[in-house]
Amino acid sequence: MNRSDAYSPGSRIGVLTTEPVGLLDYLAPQGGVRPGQLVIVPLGPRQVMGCVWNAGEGTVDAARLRPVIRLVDAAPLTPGMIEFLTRAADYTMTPLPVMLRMALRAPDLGHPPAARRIVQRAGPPPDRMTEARAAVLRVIDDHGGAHFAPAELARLAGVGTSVVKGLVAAGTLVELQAPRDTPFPRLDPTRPGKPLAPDQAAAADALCAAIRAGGYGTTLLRGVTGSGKTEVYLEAVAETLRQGRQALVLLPEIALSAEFLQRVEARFGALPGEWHSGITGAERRRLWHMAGRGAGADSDGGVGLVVGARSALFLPFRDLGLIVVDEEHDGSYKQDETVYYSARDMAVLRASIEGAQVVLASATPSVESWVNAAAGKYHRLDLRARYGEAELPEMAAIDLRTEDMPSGRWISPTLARAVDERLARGEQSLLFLNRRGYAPITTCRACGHQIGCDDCDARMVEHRFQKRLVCHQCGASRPIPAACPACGVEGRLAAIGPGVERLAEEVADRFPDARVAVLSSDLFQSAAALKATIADIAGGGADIIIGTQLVAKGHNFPLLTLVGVIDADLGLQGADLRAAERSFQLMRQVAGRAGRQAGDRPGVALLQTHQPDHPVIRAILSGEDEAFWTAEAEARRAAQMPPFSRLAGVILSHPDQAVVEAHARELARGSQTLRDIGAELFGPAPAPIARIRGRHRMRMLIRAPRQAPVQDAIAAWLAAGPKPPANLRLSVDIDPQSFL
DNA sequence: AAACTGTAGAGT
DNA sequence: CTCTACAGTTTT
Repeated sequence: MNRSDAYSPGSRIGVLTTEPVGLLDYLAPQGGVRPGQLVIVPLGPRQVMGCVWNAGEGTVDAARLRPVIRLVDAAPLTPGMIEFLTRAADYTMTPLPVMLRMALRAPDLGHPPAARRIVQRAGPPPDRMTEARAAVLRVIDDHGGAHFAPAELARLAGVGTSVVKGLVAAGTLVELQAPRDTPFPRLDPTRPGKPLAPDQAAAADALCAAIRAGGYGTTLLRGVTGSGKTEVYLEAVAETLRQGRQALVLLPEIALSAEFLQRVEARFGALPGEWHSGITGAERRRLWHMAGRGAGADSDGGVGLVVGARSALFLPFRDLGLIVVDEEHDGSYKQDETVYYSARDMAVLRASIEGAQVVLASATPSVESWVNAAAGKYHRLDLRARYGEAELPEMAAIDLRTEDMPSGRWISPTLARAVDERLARGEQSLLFLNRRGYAPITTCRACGHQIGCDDCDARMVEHRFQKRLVCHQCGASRPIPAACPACGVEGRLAAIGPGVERLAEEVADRFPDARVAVLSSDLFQSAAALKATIADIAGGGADIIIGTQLVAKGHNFPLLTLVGVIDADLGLQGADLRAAERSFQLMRQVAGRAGRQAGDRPGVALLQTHQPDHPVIRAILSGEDEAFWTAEAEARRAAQMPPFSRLAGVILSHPDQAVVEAHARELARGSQTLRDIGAELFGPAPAPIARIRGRHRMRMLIRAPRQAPVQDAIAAWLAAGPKPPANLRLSVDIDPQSFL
């Protein structure tokens, strides 16, 4: 950006604030200001942060404009970042100020860091050398010429601070203001990577060539578990760093970043920047600032590689050249927070603006990405051979209809025998059950009542470790009652169905000598505790691992040779069109945990099921993935469902059921703008969970042709609709993950 | 979002 | 007349 783009002092500028009011006009400060600069502006009696956006609307009388208070000490948002925020806001129908707020969420952004004073060696030894002065210089030499806080240096040398001051006055040392937010260590992209198998090398070459060529492109990097996807995209990261650009790797499950960070350090000799909810405020702030400084090819470098959760997409990178979305199919990439967005889609959007490459890495891609690759919109690279000597597990179904299963027991005799064999050989077994807690249903044997959440339309799940009933919808919990809340009869409450905690009980009973570990997200206080446990298990600290889907996501357990899926039917039923896809992905990923190690004995995955002939179960067992995706894509096309059409979900909620229903019906009546673009409106109907936290929820679904301007039509439809009653909340979810 | 303004009703 | 609760308005 050149000087002529700057707004001169006192001129009118439009500032996008993070407040709902959004764009407001101010006067440019002394010294002028450039677009993208973050500023503090007055808003009524308050001071708020904003970003210099444009030359101002001009509707407010110039005499009323107030000047910008001061500039924020941070790199201005790049034109690319501004375009990204604007288009992401449009696409997701999120107010622009909310989008900006998301991009600026780093602690203490508005306040300049309390700069540290430091001293370092600057000139020749002083004319008058004393014992104390020599001691100070010796400390600096002993630390390889590092810089110190003056007080720290004096303490280490065993002298008073006046000695340090004297050396500064003599010109031997110089006192500097050191920023608190320091650059990340440079990753060395010239170090050799691991040797690559031929198909890995070919894939890495293709990605590196695309990065060297510059410009946007998306590649679906498909490879079965253990095929070495990570090594391949680390080569792409290396090429990006060699080009002097920044790289971002998104991981769905932050607990698995520990292993990944180690691999980065082994490959590049230093750790990358880390961005997720478990990062401390100071580190967050530092990474946010360094992202804006670039990859560090020049002297004042920032950060070259960031590893993070999906929100890292909104970091203010100065020159982003590569975005890797690992496990691209993962549902957590479209998590319902305040803003609904798909990290995969936003990665593609951001890359297309920045002229960057996207790598979508998965063993089991989403149907959307598979179709995009088949249509030639994405490049596709396949890794077929497994890396090293590891082999795919043998897979088989256990037909529960023919097994002897006493009530209250979930491990079939066949599976139990397989576990016994592993115990005898000193190998690990994993029992997979995608249900947290002890039992999903608590019912009264006297009256048949099932205990539900007071505020939600959901059952309370017993968590016996915590001795509480927990609502998995809103998180509410209460002690397990002795008497039935409906009929008051005591001692007749019974747990129905299994959760991982109950499975652990059965395992303790059936395999009394085995060491058992339960991996469930609610049993860990912190990501660090989970990491520690996983490391312990990987090192052989348990014989039997019981886990929820937490274990499906890429953790390596080298001693694991058996995976038992307790209920392969879970998730197959239900009207959700994505059920088959999700179930297939989960089973595939879990099965892949077995047999990753080099060795002569292949791992085994056993799926307990009541319907061994179900198409999804058969697809998993046969290993014919392409046939599965082809069939799924065809089914979607036949049903005119995404990606062959576009969906948008509208959820309305209100404490009073009659109010939501009335408003939803009113809205539905005026849906002509939707029909004008060829869209259909379904509903309103009670939302899948009709009541959450005491709010009644109604849902409508809009299905539109693929190219139709859905967002505009929805905006027009809502604007023309009746005035929303007080306390009504309305949210629009473009491309919802679950479209029940 | 947060601070401010106006109004109705309750209490003196 | 004062105090308070709350709805509605303004913020550049």
